[in-house]
Amino acid sequence: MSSTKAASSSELTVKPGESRSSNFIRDIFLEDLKTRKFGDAVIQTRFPPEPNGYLHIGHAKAICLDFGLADEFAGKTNLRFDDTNPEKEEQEYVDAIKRDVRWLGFDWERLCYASDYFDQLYQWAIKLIRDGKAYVDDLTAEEIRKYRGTLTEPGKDSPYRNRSVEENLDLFERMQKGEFADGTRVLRAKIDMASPNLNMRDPVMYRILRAEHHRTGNRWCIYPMYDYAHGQSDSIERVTHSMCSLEFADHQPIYRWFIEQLGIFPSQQIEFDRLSLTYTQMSKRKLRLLVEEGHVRGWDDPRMPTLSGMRRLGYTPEAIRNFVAAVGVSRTNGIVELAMLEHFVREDLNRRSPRVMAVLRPLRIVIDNYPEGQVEEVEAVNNPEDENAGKRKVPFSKVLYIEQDDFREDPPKQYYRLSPGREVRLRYGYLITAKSMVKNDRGEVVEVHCTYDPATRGGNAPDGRKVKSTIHWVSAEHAIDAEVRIYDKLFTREDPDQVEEGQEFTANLNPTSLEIVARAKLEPSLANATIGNRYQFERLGYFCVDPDSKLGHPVFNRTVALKDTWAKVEKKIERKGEL
RNA sequence: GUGGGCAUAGUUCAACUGGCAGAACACCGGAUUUUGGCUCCGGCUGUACGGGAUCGUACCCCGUUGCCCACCCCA
Repeated sequence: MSSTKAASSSELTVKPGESRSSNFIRDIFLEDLKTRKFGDAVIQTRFPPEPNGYLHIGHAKAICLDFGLADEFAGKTNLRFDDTNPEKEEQEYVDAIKRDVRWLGFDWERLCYASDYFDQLYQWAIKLIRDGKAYVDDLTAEEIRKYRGTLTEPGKDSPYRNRSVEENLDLFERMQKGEFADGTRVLRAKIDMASPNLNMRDPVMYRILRAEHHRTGNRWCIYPMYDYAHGQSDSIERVTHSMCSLEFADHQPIYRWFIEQLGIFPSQQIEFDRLSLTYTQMSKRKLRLLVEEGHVRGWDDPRMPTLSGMRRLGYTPEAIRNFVAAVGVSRTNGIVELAMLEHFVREDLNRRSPRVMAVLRPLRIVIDNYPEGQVEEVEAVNNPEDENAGKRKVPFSKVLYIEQDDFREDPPKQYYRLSPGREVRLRYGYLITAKSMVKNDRGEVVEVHCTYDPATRGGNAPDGRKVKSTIHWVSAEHAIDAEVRIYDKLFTREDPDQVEEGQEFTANLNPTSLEIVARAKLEPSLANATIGNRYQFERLGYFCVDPDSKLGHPVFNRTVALKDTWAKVEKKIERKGEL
């Protein structure tokens, strides 16, 4: 597979395992393969989430890299749960993560858990103690912190640093047996308390922690730390290239140190930049807080940047993969514009979504010269992007609904839609002209009376006259009601964490991130819509059927709006008006 | 202040490793259009700064500046 293949229109979608532009990780793979760094071994990677929350769009980048890049080189990828901290981890998250990885379009070679290696890790710890490279420390957490020194001052040796091998062996065994209280002792690697890299100042390898582990139950009361577990887990799985995010770069020396001391398979750590998106919060801790404090309805709330949230919103795995491929990978800390993600969502949805007419905010239209009681079936194209999608019939009658936005009593200059005296086209229907209005007590237009030109059935005038606008509609008597949830950005600021002194990031929550339209009017063909179905509501956006839908009460989510040139023009007009 | 990482259009990435700085998104303009969608065409702005070596540098050398990460018994 060419590493620099350009995107052609027939290959818009990035398959799992395909990538678009060159990147530094691929270069490393190429080089390592060329120099046979790992001998005959194929590329082996792993995606190593901690099961303490749901996967989000940031993880999608890691997944596409771990699985995609390996695929590209005919390599293999394991899904490994980094479950070394039982206090935070749960089976629920394990299940959700597996579901989300599969949904994104990937499958793992092996399903692994760091906890699978607890015995091996324990044996290796004993070896390190025997070799004089690890010791049991009785210092408290507080004391360890003090002894560690600071960024500028070297640390001090713990008074327990030079215990005998025998004593360490004995103490560590007793730690494991549960003879000591939580937090009273740790096992540390004996490296260098003066290292300029704080991670090398005798990192803690094991802590005593009595917590039920979601897999090993109460078998253990000591648990390995990330730094001791991760590299060895990679090595056990013979991972050749272990990709992780940039903040672990400072951990690479420990990663290598353990592997070297143990003399085991030399997995190689490669760091890359995390994905950041404007207007979105990617911190797991803060996402959890949004769920727990009820700012959203759950991890799969369509406003969440989680994969389950995006799935429910209507994003497709293809769109996400294409997006990730387009974003690329580097070692720079940047922030990708949300607009880019939305572009790839629209691009994918445009190709696959059947078009349908739906009116969100209905305005009643009465066609005065249309025969009372008459119903015609007009023919509508299902998807102009896909000839095979075919056509459908849509009922047309005397009383219709159009979008409130599509009528203006007093239209601004560049407004082409319906207004008194103006003729527009009802899509696939007739040309109509607005004649008069009915207003309510508040002076709002509640009904518009029009006339239609019977010669324009289908939307074309025999005399060739043109109209500037085509608007969508539904027949009032045939329309079905639906709840439509209009989602918008969860945060009002590009950087949700940018807050005034004393404020929380929740201060930037968008108060109108969810707007519920209780009784939208849909064309009757939507009666068959089932959960998960996606549509383009013509001129409005892409929508999908939410799992909350009940028989007779369909619920649609707006996945993303269509680009709205008119909205821009209108804004410009307003700005001019202010001047 | 210490160590590490990074710096190329508004944004995210490319640039065959020293040979005319490109793409996508965004933005602006136009064409087309029975979706103010899609598509098509065009435009826009750039190698952080200062030196040096070289016929020639985004790429090499020296220096400066800026940003990110690290001082959990979290991962």
